[in-house]
Amino acid sequence: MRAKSERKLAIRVGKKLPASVALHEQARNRLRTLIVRGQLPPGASIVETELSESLGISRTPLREALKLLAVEGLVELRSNRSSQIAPLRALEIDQVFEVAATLEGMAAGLAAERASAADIRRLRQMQERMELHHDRGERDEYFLINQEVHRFIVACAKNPILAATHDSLFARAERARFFALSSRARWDDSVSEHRDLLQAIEAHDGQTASRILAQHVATTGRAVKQEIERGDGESAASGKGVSDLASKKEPQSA
Amino acid sequence: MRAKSERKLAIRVGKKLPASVALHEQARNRLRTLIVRGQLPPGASIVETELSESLGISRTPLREALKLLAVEGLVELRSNRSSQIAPLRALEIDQVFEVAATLEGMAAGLAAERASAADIRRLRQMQERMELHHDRGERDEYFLINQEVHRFIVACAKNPILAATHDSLFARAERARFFALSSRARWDDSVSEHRDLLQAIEAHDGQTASRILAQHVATTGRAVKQEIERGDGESAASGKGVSDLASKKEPQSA
DNA sequence: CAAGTACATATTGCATGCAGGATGCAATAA
DNA sequence: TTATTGCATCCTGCATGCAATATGTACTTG
Repeated sequence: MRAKSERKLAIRVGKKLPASVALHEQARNRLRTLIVRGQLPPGASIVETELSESLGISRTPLREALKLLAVEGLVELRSNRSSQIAPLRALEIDQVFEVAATLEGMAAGLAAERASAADIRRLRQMQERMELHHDRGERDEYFLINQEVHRFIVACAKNPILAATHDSLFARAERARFFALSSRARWDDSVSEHRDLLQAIEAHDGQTASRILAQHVATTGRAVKQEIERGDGESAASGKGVSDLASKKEPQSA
Repeated sequence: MRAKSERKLAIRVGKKLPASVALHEQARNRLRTLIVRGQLPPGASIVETELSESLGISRTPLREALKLLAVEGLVELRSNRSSQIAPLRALEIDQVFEVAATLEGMAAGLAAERASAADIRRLRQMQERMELHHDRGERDEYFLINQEVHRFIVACAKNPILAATHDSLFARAERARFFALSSRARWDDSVSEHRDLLQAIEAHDGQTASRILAQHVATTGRAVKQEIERGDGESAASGKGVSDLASKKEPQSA
């Protein structure tokens, strides 16, 4: 009984108690990262037995994860055939950013109305960090915080359903951005747009905030699309299997 | 061998070759309908073994379907516990319609720009049918065509990703609408709003179309929310199982 | 020589079995 | 009587095995 109470204590002390995340959930998150970062390349075919083995799980939870990733548009299922990592199609990217621009525009508008003082403080901090990394030319760090900022603005709209909807699109958008190395000029503009956005939110000017962010995302989308269209043939690793990744899976940190 | 070629022939002759839709897909669609129409009541707990039996399939495809329905917000999964039909929460309904209003507003704006002449003809036909059913007081028929219209306008925006995003929300919105019997006054207004919308789209006036539809959806949302809040305790069949449905499942038409 | 066909293989889709975790109840102690 | 502990049951999560389907290849036939 001592052991039991100790366990309880540990639970209450523990941060949030991960309580052993389900395998299909782990697989989903892991695959999402791999796909977004291009380690599972667009167009690669997915053989369930291979992939499940390399992930160290059975096909059942993997299949559940794949179905969910298909909803996010990162995987394409073909009934009775191998599914594949979703190819990067310029047209689709266009469409994703078109919707994302609207959703983020909406979010910015609501955020300007609903963000708490603490929210705005945090946004300001993030903006400062972004500018810092921009000045130092640290692209990767900038990229990460930038992502956080977009997500956080959506969170400030205080509409979980909007957040969920946005999230689902965001992965696809991020993947596209990952494949498109944007120009320095676009980067500079981007930072400045974020500055204007923050100002509008601080002023609780929903209309302006909405317009700025929608524009910002649309512009980013156009830049990304152009980059993708340029190197389309190159990155479209059609037919390529997924097995090369498998070897990399062994030294897992978990 | 004769048998084989005969089978092939049958397939090629068939309309679109359903080619035996996957069970998890069938289950998903069937459950969605049942949930939206309230035959699987909000809050009802889902026991996989029971439900799979009553659907005549095994737990594996059912689980896949449930995970997908959870993404649509129609089912809530609780790890290691029975999942349940998502309860109808007034707050969530509010949020759903808030997002749907924005998305449909966007769609209407794009539709005004991108709809073909044939699209507009079809819209006009649908509008006429809606008005007919409205005049005759045929609620169910009106309800159905109304759904079609909303979907079709979104389709006219020619952005499949927008359509998919909208679809995912739409099921939830429809479920809420199903539980809320709106007033005659709201119905009248609704028809008139649709008329204005059609006019704006015919005039290729995106801004106006967008504004009208966003407003329309938002207003509908408010009406629905009020209705739900009124009868909240009543329809919230908490804890109720799902087995009562099971008996109804036997005489399936397939 | 071309085209269609039958077979072999590879891969998905589904069913089933088993183990782990959660819940509810009963029994015991305060 | 009430709170706590231990137990039994239920249900989920995962692994595995089997059947069905699609693809690729060799072969036959006109």
